[in-house]
Amino acid sequence: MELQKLRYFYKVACLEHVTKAAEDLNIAQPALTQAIKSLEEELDVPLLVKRGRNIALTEYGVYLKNKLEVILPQIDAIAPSSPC
Amino acid sequence: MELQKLRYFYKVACLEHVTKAAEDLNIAQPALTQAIKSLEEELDVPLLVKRGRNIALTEYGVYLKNKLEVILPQIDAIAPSSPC
DNA sequence: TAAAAATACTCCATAGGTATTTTAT
DNA sequence: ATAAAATACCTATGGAGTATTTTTA
Repeated sequence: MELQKLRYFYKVACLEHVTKAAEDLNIAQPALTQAIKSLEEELDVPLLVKRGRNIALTEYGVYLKNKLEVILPQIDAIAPSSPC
Repeated sequence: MELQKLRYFYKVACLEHVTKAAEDLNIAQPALTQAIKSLEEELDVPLLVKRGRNIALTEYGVYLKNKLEVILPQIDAIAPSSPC
């Protein structure tokens, strides 16, 4: 389970929209779809479901999003203070 | 900055011994040396210094180890509960 | 001289891209 | 008819291995 995939998922979860998330992340949409799929396989649990043309979060997807809301900022705070 | 490298560093930091850490992690010693080096480049700060035949942590290495002590268990707790 | 880490390569897995197809409004 | 996601395929980067060379107690 790698950080980048967790960050990717978090962005998708916030926007509930794969294409917009991909734009924000500056990657192609299929790359993002694949990354989420691979995370779902790693965790062995679905994170997204199609709802209409867009996507929605599964129950575990919501849980993971909430966890990441706490964890990701802690990780971002790890880096040595950047130059002024 | 990827999780695996942070976990690798954490193991090295705990043991203060690259070869033993590599054994614990079931990877080859040069692979671990490279991973740490690449993390140091990403963070743009040294984490390890040679001390005698072994290694020791830099000031930032100690700081990072302490941060990871808190963060890594939170990440491990993310995974959906495993079957009994 | 022996134990540990660093360097030099080689290889392969996968992250990411483009093109296209499927799904649903 | 159009917007979004999924699938198919290809490529290149870097993670990991083996072999070897420093380093130092």
